[in-house]
Amino acid sequence: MARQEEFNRSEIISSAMQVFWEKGYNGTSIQDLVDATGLNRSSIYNSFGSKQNLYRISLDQYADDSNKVFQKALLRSSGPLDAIRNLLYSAIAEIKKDEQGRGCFILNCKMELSSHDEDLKQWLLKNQEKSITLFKDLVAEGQREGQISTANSPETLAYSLFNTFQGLRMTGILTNDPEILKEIIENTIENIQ
Amino acid sequence: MARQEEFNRSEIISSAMQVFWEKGYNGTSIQDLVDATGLNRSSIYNSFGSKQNLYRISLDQYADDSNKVFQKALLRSSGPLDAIRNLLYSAIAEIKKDEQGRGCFILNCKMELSSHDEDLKQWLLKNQEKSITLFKDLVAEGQREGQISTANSPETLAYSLFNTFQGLRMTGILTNDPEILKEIIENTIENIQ
DNA sequence: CCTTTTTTGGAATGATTATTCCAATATAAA
DNA sequence: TTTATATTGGAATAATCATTCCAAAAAAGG
Repeated sequence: MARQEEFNRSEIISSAMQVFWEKGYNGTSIQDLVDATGLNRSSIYNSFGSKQNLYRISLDQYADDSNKVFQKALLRSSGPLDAIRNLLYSAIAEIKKDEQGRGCFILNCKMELSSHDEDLKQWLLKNQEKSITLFKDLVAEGQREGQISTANSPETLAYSLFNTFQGLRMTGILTNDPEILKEIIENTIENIQ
Repeated sequence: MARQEEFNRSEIISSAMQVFWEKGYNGTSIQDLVDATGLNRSSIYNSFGSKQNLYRISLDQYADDSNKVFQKALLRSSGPLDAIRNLLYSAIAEIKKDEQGRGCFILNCKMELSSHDEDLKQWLLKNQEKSITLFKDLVAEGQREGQISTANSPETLAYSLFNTFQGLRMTGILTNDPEILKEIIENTIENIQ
């Protein structure tokens, strides 16, 4: 039968993701992807179809990686309020790792492409809804347990938390001082109690 | 003496700004700028030097326009707390106007170019510092007047407000429902009182 | 009107863009 | 080892990229 792919697919996607993340979709050329992955031009097209498709696959992998980070944050939490705190703190950890100041790949995609690519827009909307639902469920549980104030609806607080989270990823691009970011988070946590 | 420019300079910059804002720096070609401005290729280079320079000039004009919006918001305010509310609400107004979902040009610039262009990074830092200082001064005055809680320092609250503001511009790209955005703002205002 | 200076129009530049093609190579099963 | 299929390398494609060049046109002051 046929010859097998010689490369590790997820490693290649990871390399491509780094480039797209750093340079954006329009700032990335196929040559950049050839250089970063070590793959031949033909192999990229043969295995991934197009630049657009490889971008989309890279975005999926980034989202998967992010979800793993969030899941870990949830696992080490002692309750819903602590879970919300840990989720926000996981953003600081990501910002610390991001020495170049590339920001969040998903937010970068939102800014660059959501108004031009309807499929990506729908993907981003679904991704956003998942995050908000996660916050909403945590808030609702925290309210039931009496940890979180019931002055506002779970939905309102969920949107506020989501808004703060996105803000952190933006603020973290030029403000890498973790102390300032921590104060923003602690202030947010105080406000929902 | 010499012949004069035939076009209205700020109108041309405005047209260029719209294109850069919509498509980003890397997504915009000189041909796009020729089409949008109606200027000849030579005239663009003759009058603005380079694509990079025209982008920077467009960004300056966007910042000026934004500052005018903020100044208007401040002028119609009855005090520091109301001023903060009006500043945040001015974001909703901008989001409403932005039917295409292009977001904020300055934030787009931050995501696309701050890690690649040191000059732009410094420009963005200065712009950010101005915003934070504005919030800080308003908070400090609000605390003096007793409108704003002194549980947190003016700096912490300023960063939190700035963070919320940036978050709103991000959230507003896919969430154009003003009611949700209003709730985020009202929640923020409650929290600093 | 003539001179000086600048802006124009439009073609030309050479580099880079995404994508395709094809022959050569590699591999797994028969 | 032969056969069948897939992956490669590298050149070729045609379009588009940012920028430059130059001659023609325009305008303001003398």
